[in-house]
Amino acid sequence: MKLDTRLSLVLHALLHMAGHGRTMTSADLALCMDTNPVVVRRTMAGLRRAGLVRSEKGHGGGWTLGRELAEISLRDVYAALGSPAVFALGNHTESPGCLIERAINDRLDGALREAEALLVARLGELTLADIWSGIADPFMAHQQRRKDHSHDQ
Amino acid sequence: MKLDTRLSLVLHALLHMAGHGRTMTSADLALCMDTNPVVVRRTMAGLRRAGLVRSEKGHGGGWTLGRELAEISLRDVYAALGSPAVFALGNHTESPGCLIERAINDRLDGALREAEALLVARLGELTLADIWSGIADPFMAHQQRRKDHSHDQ
DNA sequence: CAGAATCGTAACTAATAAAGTTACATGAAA
DNA sequence: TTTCATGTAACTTTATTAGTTACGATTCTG
Repeated sequence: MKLDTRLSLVLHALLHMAGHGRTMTSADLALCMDTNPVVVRRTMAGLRRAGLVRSEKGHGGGWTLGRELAEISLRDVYAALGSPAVFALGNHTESPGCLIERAINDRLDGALREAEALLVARLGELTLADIWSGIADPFMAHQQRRKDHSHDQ
Repeated sequence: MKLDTRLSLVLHALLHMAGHGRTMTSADLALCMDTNPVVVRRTMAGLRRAGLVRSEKGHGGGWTLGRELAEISLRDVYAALGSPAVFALGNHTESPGCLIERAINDRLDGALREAEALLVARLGELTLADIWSGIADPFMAHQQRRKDHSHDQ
């Protein structure tokens, strides 16, 4: 089944924005993420509505972070996307008349809800700053060199 | 995203088989489950290979349980289906060169693996007998009446 | 003010996988 | 030998994200 990769996509965007340090356009981000600027804008729309990022139109416009990395949990980002369905597994009939099917739905739903609760809790424990701090030193050095160079110009 | 309802479907089939007590054809099951006999056969194929059910061709053939309800956990059934993907959420790029994306994948994968492990563990704790015993008394009585009536004939 | 850069969004296409359907070969019983 | 079943291939349908095209609205620059 085809996966929903929007959470992965916007997390990638947010951390590239943090690494870049300045406004990035949808086209910049699309290049980093090997996708299309419209996909970036469409997917980031929820984050803008939630205040996690800001966007500016017009010449010199683009995307900036709306909060510190440490103040954005993965759960915040997931919620800003509209809390999309976590599971690919589901019930064959959602409100069945059959008592057998209802009993099955109840049990499966129970197990799925537990797993979803654990997942969302874990996402709530992780901030963008946690991920950022885990990124390997070589990359940090690379980013730093890029910043230094751009400041020279 | 469209859901994979095969687990729900075959659990429903197994418990109807248990309730019915005798061989049921794919057409019988398809009626119970409001689907197509070919969908039943296709989906049950994995359960046959795993020994959870048996099938007989030809006149008087059909499906029978291969084990006691108490000896079949939901995890067994899930595994017999080929352990289909649990999550609708996934990584945008599975093996990215970008260090940021790798860090994101690592974190997301970790959280998803934990949630999946919990789900599979819960499925392992539940047997078909557990679900069967939870089905409301009115239905049990209904099934019993049907059995008695068919024995009278 | 003209023009370029940029987002916002609608509308369409592509890709994917389960579900549903049709068709037919195989096998078993009456 | 006919009928009733399963087994399976192949095709259609459906739903959803991803990708693309197009264009309007906005904002900076010269």
